[in-house]
Amino acid sequence: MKRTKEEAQQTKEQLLTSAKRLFTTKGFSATSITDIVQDAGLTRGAAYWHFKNKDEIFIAVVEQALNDMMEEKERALSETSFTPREKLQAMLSLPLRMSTEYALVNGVASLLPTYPQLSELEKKVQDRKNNLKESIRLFLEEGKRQGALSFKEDPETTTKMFFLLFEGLYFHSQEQPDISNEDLFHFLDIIFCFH
Amino acid sequence: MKRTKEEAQQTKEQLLTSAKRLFTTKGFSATSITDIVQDAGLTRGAAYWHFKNKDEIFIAVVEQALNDMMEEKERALSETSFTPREKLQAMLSLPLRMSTEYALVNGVASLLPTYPQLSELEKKVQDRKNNLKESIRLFLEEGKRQGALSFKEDPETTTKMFFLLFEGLYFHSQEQPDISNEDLFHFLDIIFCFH
Amino acid sequence: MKRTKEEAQQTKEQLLTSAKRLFTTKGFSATSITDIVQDAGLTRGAAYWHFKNKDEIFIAVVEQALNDMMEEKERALSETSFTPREKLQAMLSLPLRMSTEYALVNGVASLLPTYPQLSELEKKVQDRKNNLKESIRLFLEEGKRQGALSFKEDPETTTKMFFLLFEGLYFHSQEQPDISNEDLFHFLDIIFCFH
Amino acid sequence: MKRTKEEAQQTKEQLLTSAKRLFTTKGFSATSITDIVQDAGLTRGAAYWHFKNKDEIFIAVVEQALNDMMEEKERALSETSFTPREKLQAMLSLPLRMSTEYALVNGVASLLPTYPQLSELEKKVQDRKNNLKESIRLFLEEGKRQGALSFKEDPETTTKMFFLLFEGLYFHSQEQPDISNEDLFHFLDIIFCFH
DNA sequence: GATGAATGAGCGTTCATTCAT
DNA sequence: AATGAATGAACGCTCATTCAT
Repeated sequence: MKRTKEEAQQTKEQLLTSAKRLFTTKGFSATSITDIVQDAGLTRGAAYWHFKNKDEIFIAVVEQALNDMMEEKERALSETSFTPREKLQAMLSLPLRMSTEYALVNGVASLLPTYPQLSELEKKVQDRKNNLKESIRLFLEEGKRQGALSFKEDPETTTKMFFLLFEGLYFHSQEQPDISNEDLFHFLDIIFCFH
Repeated sequence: MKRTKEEAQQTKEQLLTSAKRLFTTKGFSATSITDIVQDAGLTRGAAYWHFKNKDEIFIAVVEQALNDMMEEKERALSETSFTPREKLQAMLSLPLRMSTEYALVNGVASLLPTYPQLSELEKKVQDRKNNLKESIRLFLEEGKRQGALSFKEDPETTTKMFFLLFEGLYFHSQEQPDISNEDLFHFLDIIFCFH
Repeated sequence: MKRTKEEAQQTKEQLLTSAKRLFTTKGFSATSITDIVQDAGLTRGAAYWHFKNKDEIFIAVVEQALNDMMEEKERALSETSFTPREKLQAMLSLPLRMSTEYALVNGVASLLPTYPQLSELEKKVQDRKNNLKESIRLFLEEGKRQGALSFKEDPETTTKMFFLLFEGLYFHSQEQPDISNEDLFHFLDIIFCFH
Repeated sequence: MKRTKEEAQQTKEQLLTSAKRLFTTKGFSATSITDIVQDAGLTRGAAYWHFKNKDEIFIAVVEQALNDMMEEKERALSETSFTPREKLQAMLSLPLRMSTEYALVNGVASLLPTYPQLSELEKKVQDRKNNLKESIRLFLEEGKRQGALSFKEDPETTTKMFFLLFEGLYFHSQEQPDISNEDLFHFLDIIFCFH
């Protein structure tokens, strides 16, 4: 039995780690509480001490992934030493660097509408997607205004294009994608003109 | 009770229709046989008369979707009255026109490795993806050799880019995507030069 | 489809043959109608044409076995060319010669009381056992009166002993028993004195 | 709800008691988990907490019966105050004293080969039978060498005869057998000569 | 005389959840 | 803070049975 606060925190994190891996690879309803606690070397009771129910575990896992993804995006866009081109490159490589998180969120996003009790989570996932899109749009407009980059279409449309590419990369998140970083960056250069 | 052969066939198709919708919206393991037969207005026994088990229902549903997707692709590429530009446009609009099928196959593809009994189906999904990629590559090479279209990168790389766009479109297949056909086709024109 | 009477009769016998083997080796409730008809190369419908339900198939199979056992016993006891010793020997070798029938009846007899719908069959099995015992008793008394055989105990007790041996042989009916006919007959000679 | 360890142990034993009775009277496949837990006044979940599956319940029940039978045999043969005649008598009365256990093991033994997953249990039943036979043979040889008993046939054959009688008694284990101890013991005296 | 389609009850099992300890 | 025992609902599946054809 774990008694101190740190040990309890550690238990909780073990649960989240196992839950994240299993939810990612097997999906929500194919992953049982027993699967999770066995993977973490704990008992069902421990899970119910730290979380109200299975939904809460899932929500915690997905929210953590969403936050991690958000943070990484912010870091890429606010890195002052980066040129605009490098910033876009950093964005495009996000799904590759955080493949687990992207796999989890995407694998689950399309099924969320069928779980009414997870509707709040669904909204958060949507928010994050919109936030990502908005960040890109702002970045592009700012870049254009400052004369740092140009593109053939208006910012709105180009944002969508970039986002489309972005989502295409999601699919490879489970396995190593069949595309190199160089290829991707070349592609960026076709769409955008960096000055 | 349905007794004649046609009625039996109709029963089977009702099952497949309900199964397709439920597997698409809820996923494999969250969809129960009871869900399917209730949706179809039948009994569990009927499902087990027409299919060996749940796996077989799922396999039948996915294979049908794969075949429909394949057929549509072939039709787009072999339409003789189309220019190369129109052929690529027809390809890009596939995920939008067949959103249900794409949603089903993609929603499920990433979880397939965890169901050993569905490994054959997994292989078929992979085959179909490779077949799609190969079709595009051949089309591009042929187009280049005949001088009908050109592109800045080599065919191999351009194929991957096009495929990436394609996969990006998958994600929107559940809901209406936030992108218009015109936008998409403009994008095509940026990547390729049609003569 | 079988049309003539003989073909129908043949179908019925195929069902009984398969049913007998399966009920013997797997028991009543572990044998399904499907098992039987598949073994016989027929369909469930055929079984329900010839028999009202599963119970009736079982009853038919057991009654046939009971009749065959009874007949063989009568033949052994009424064979005029046999000496009393040979008659007892023929009796003792019955379970060995009709191992299938004995296995079926014994394997099932002990469980019959728990199937209320088979109570009539249970009575028949009991009757047959009592009939066997009574036949032996009569035979022994007759033999004693005619001075053809004698034994150390009274006929009643000796009958029971003989019957006990007899039942002991039942157990081997599935596999070849670990005892030779010579051994058995020696044993008979110890219990009885033949003149 | 039972919570303490002793209460849990009690629950398990209630399950085993009910299972033993039902498996004995109805057989393996005609006894459902629901039958067992209802008889024990519990729920299906409780059964699955204490046992992995139905097979494991059955195995536990039969192994317990086998052990009890073995113990009783050892006790009869190792009782130093018994004369050889009394030891054989004690052996012969085993199936009568432990009728439930014998009914269970015998009722089930003949069907075991058809349950592949119970092959280990089958082996144990066979081992126990062989062990019983071997114990008797050793006992007879020792008795003969020490001059405490003699018999008309060689030890091997006499062992088989005794065992045959023994198995004959099995059949009566469900109902009170139609034979008295005195009759049996007389019979023993006919086969063996005690000094 | 026999088939094929369908039903519905029940089975073995899993699983989210509860709660006394 | 965590465990162990138990519940009850639901799941995938089998099976005896029915019945139109």
